[in-house]
Amino acid sequence: MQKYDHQKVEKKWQKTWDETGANKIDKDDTAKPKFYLLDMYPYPSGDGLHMGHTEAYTANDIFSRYKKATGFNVLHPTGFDSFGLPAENYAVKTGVHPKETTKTNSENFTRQLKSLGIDYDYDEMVTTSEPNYYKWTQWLFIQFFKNDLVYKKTDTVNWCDSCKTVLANEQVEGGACERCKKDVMQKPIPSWFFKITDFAQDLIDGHEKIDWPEHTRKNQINWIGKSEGAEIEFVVPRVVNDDPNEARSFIMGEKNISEKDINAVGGEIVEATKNGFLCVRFPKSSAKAFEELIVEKMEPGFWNEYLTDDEVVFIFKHKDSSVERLVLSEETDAAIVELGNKFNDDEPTDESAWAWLANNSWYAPIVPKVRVFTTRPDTLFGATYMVLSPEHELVGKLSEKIENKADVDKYVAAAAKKTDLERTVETKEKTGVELKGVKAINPANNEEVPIFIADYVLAHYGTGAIMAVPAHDERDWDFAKQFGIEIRQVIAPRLIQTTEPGAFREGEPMVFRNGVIALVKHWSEDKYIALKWKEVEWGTLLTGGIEDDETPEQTVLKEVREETGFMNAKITRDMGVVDGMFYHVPKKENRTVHGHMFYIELQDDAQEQISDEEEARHSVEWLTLDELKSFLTAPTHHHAVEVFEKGDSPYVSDGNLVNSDKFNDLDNLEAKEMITKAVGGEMKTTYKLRDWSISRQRYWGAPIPIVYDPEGNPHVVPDEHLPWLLPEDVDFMPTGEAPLAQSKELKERTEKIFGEGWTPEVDTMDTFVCSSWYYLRYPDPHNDEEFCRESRLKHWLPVDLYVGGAEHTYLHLMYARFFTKAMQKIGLLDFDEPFLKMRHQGMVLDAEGVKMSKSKGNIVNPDDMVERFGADSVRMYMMFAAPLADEILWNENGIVGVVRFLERVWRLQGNTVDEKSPDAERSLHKLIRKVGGDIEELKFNTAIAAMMSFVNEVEKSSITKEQYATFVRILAPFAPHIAEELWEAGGGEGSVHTHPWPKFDESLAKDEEVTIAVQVNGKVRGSVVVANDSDEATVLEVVQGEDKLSRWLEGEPKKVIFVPNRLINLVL
RNA sequence: GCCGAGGUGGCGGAAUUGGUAGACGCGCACGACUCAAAAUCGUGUACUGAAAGGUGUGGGGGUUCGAUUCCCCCCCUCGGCACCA
Repeated sequence: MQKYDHQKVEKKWQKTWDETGANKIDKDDTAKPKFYLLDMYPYPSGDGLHMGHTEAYTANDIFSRYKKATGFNVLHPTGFDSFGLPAENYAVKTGVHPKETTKTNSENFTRQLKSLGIDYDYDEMVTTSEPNYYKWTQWLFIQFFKNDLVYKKTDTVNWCDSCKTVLANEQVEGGACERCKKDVMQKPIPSWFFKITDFAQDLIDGHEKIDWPEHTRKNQINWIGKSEGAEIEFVVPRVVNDDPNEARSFIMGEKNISEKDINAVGGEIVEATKNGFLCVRFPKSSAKAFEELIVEKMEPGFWNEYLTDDEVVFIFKHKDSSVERLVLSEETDAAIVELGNKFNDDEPTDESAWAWLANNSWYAPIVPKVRVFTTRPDTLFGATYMVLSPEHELVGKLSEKIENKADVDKYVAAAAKKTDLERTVETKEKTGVELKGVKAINPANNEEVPIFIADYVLAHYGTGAIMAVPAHDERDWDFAKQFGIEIRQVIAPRLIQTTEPGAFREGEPMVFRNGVIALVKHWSEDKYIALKWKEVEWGTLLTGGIEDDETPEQTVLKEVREETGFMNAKITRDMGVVDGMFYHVPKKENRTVHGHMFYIELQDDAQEQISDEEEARHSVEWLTLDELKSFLTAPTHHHAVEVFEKGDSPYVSDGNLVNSDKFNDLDNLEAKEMITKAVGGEMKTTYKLRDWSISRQRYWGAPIPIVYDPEGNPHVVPDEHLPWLLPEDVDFMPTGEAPLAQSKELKERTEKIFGEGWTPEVDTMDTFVCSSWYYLRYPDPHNDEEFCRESRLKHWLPVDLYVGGAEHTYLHLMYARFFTKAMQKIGLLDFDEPFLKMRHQGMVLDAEGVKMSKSKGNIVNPDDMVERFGADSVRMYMMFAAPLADEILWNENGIVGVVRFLERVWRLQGNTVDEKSPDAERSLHKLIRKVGGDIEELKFNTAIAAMMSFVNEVEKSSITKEQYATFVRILAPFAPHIAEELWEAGGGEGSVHTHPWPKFDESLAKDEEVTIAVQVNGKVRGSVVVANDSDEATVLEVVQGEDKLSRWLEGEPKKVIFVPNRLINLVL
């Protein structure tokens, strides 16, 4: 017998497989069940295949070979994701055209893949940079265009100045470019977008019907970032101009109505502008007088009544002012329509009323408003300011009114220049500028609140504007502290006492009270007043009920004096309100107390005698904070101590509403919708996901099939001109301008086809567009008529199993799902999830667990490994070292284990016997079962361990030639070359890879005897060997007859637990 | 901070409806073969203890006849996201 020479064996069979077309697939063979197994196709880089590819492709190769052996027609294809920056950058450096680089590298990859024995049909590969592929990428773009799924807009987009191109949101990692790791800037650039946000909900919901790793699923859902809340409008009354009199006279001068007149009926001018607005506010009580004034002094005009509880706001608009219909609250809108229709001869509809107002009236209503998005409409009463993102359109529109325009402009400019990294990651310190001279009206309480711009508010999320509630939001809190803005608590934590005495009693009468809770500090020591109650086992802080005519401050000072006699107390800190629900034992009733918490410092020891009544209720003790914690009974009192220790901080959880007018005492969750409705807002769902910008100002990508007419309107390139070829007369040097703009050929081509003055789109598509649909091309990669013929599409798709790295969670995997959903919507597909089952392979790290990289010089080259150890050994070690999803530490000391194993398998062929041993036969059947089951679950490591055990065993006993041949068939998916060689040497027919997976016989796989663990009181004390499937009585008898166990078995067992073929547990 | 995955010998890892923890491999030790070495083969290898035994799956509690596995609290590591209102 020859020594095993992996190089010779592997070369021999790779050549044979190539020549015989061993991996050819008949895609129209529908007799067998189909299985579509997908690898993430590689980018053909100059570095060649890396170990991560090797692992994933090997895993799928094993799976593919196994599936074929069990009767499936398996589509297991590959190709090249060949458009992209590295080839272009290489071209910039060397002048070698990316086409050339791609060709060379692809050939190298193909050679490497073959050297690993991967079973692709190499004639059916897909290369995205070839016109016959990108023709269909362009065609799909056009279908999206025609179906309103793509649009162009100029927007601030992520710009990588190093790569000289736009990046999608998903291509930015922590504010840096995903490719080159340089900081990303925000820049306004015209760009084409795919409407991926239309599918945000579908992309979340779709996860319910696919089998994907949990973390990938969660990460995608988190990235989409759904949040439910409300949009609420804040009125921004325009304020008086620089020269208020001029403005006022403009509107009122000829109308014989003066500010004096207005003032006479108790009104005041809120706003009057040069461009035709007048806003007057007056108390409701004088509404009649005001109306008379208008009727008397003014010609017929129209106005908007902006109603609040106690006042009316009239807003007029001059007839010469251009007016737009504004989005108003339902009631206001209805009021205007009613008004409009009084003078409108047309059929009275909303639209006609508005139209009439706009066209005919001297005065029409208008109310400038800002919409904010919030998830906490329940806290609206606590909104003490609002913030616009620096990019918010209102900043420009208000600019005339802004008094500190220079500061504001400066801040806006600085924010625009900052990279995302600077704006977010580097510092969380809040910056901002108030828009002086303008105010917004909080619609809940009609209070004026200041407006700020600050870059902690993002232009792209929600409406780009927020209402800020510092008491209940950490960011707003920080900002308010910094700018000295009022922090108003509107949610009180709701604490229910559950411990006796005083545990809240369901069903007992409930009484509401306002009270104070005071933490009172000793005048010189670090101790605090604690009250020990005499009538009931209570330990409390100083408390008391607030009388109707008192403020909490008055109450608390009064209580200190009454209950303790201390005369000089000073309120040092107002710690807000907490709601406590408990049972008041002495009063025999449930109470909900709004406890206003104070921290009080005694100034000295001056003390007077307290009343006998107080004396009888409780005694006063001085405790440290720590002692208080075990002393206090009520959760609200613990809370007070906690708040004191923690210092000032926002309360962001749920509770009861306070300081919220008629909504007080409501559960905040219930109040969300009520408050939203009350102020005319609407419940709204928002997503973090943004539309996908696909324009790239680079050369090596699929040209966007768009041309512009002389007026600059975009038109799609008609199908007959596809593929819309990438021009070749282009200098690669990146300038920030698209390289295609230099192409004479492209320009001429466009004018020739479409006419003079027509110009081509010069941006290319993001390469992720190409990879978003490549799996749809594999069933029919050479088709020039369709992206894939329908019969094959229907037969093969969707993909049954997809294996690849986890790094594409937000990019490729999300985009591909979007493409599938979009194509289904258009009617090109009849399914909406491309990858039914998805698994990741782990990373391959060096022996020390460090990520491989060129700069560290620790890259392991698959070619070297294959040459030294053989493809079969490399494959097996990758699969054996760790579970597929885990990291592999590439340790050359470890690979010798599988090398030895294969050598032992090799030697075993010469040591077969003629007589079949029943033990070996049983082991073989168990092995068939085990390995098949493990492959189905992608547990290759344990499958290999089982094969090793089997070989260990039969080396000691014996194996027949026939059994050996069966074993070779089991080994074949893992080590295809050596298996083929051994199969041939054993006289096997044809290729081992064409033979079906061996069948196992359950009865032959069954052990005759089993070892049963013997436990006494749950501890293992020994084991016995009994016949398979013995019953409890039999096993018990054997156990009791076992000398070694007798020392543990004194007395009759009280209980026996018996698990057939597993264990027996005797409880004594 | 949030989301996710983990924590088992010297190392990679195995063990799931809760049922003998450490399969398989690496390494290591000893032995066989050899003049010697390599290769190969054999035996052993969680800790502790002379032994009987005891302890042991990040730490602490709980459920159970029995917990690596289920429940509660905490610690640590890795991956991802992060001013998302």
